[in-house]
Amino acid sequence: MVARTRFDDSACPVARSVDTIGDWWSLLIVRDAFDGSRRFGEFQRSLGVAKNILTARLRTLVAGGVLESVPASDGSAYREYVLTPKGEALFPVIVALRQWGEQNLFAPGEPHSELVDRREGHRLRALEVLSADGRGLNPDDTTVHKLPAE
Amino acid sequence: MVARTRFDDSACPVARSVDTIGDWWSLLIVRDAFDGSRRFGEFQRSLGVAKNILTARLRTLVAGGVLESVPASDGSAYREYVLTPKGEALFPVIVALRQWGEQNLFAPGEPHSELVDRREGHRLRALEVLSADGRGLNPDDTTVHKLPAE
DNA sequence: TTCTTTGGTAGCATGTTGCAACCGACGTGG
DNA sequence: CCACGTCGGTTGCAACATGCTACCAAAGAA
Repeated sequence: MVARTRFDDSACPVARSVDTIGDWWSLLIVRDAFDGSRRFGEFQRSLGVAKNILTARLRTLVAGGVLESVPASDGSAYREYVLTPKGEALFPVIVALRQWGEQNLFAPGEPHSELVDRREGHRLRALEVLSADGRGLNPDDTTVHKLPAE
Repeated sequence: MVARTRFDDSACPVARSVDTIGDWWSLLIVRDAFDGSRRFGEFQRSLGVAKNILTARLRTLVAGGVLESVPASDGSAYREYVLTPKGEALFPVIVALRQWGEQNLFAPGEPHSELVDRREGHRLRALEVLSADGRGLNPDDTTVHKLPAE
C-alpha cells in the first residue's frame, strides 16, 4: 500500500478530523463556505484551484457530511454546496486557525483579512481553552486519557 | 508549475496557517508534541509514519518556527524536538479539532481518547467564539473584512 | 439559433507519499 | 576497546495525488 495513510479508524479525534478535513483545499473550501460561497464557480474563482481537484474535494466533503449539495437557491437548474450542521460546527476550528495565523504568520503591520462581529464591527475575542469550571488552561495544565471508558 | 500550490503569500491568515501546518502529518506531530513526545523515535512509533516523511515534516516544522531542535534533555548526544511559543499557540487549534472530531466523527458511545484538565480530571469546556464584549457568535453573526487598513 | 457560462471529465507531466533497504554515529555490556 | 543493538536519519523505487490544458454537454442569454 502506497496510498495516503488514513486515520479514519484512529481512536484519537484529532486524527479523524485530520482525515476528514485535513488536506490543503478542504479547509479553504470550508472557509469560503463560511464566507458565503455556494456555487462551484465561486469556489473555483476564489481559490484558483483546478476544477478537477475542486470536483474531487467537493465530493469528499459531501461524502463526509460537511457539505451538502442542494438545488440552487436562484431557481436555476444548477446545484449549490452549503454547510451542513456538522460543517457549521467547524467554525471554532476556522477561527482558531485564523487567529493563530494572524498572530504568528504576519509581519507586524502587514495587512490581512479580518473576521469581525457583524453587529459591532469589532474583532473577535481570542479563543480560550477553559476547564469545566472556567479556568483558563495552558497545554501543561492538560493531559490525554487514552481510551477512557468503554 | 505542477508542484503543490502554496498559500504563504495569501492575505488570508487561514490560508497561511494551512500552508504551514495543514498537511496530514504536521498537525499530528504537533498533537504528539503537546502530549509529551520529544524524540524522533517517539514520533515515529506513535504515528507509524515513514522515517523519511517524518524527517521532512520535522524539518519544515522547525523551519516554520513551530518546533525547535534542542540538545536532548537526558544528556545524550541526540537531539529533541520541542514546541516553540509559536507552536504552543496552536493549542486552541488542536483542541478545536479534537472537540469537533469527538462530536461529529464518533458513533454514540464509541470510545476515544480524551483531553482532560490535569488538576480536576474533568473534560474541557467546549470552545466558544465570542465577540469583543463576550457574546457568543455563530458563523452568521460574523463577516470578513478583506484587507482592512493600509 | 448561436454564443456564453456553468460544471464538470480526460489525459498527461510532475510532485509527493510510502515502503524497504541501507548506513554511520551513538550507547552499552563485556 | 570491541561487538552489538539503538537512534536518527538517507537513498531508491513504485504508486498515487496534484495541477495544467484541453475538451464537452447542458443550461442561460442574446
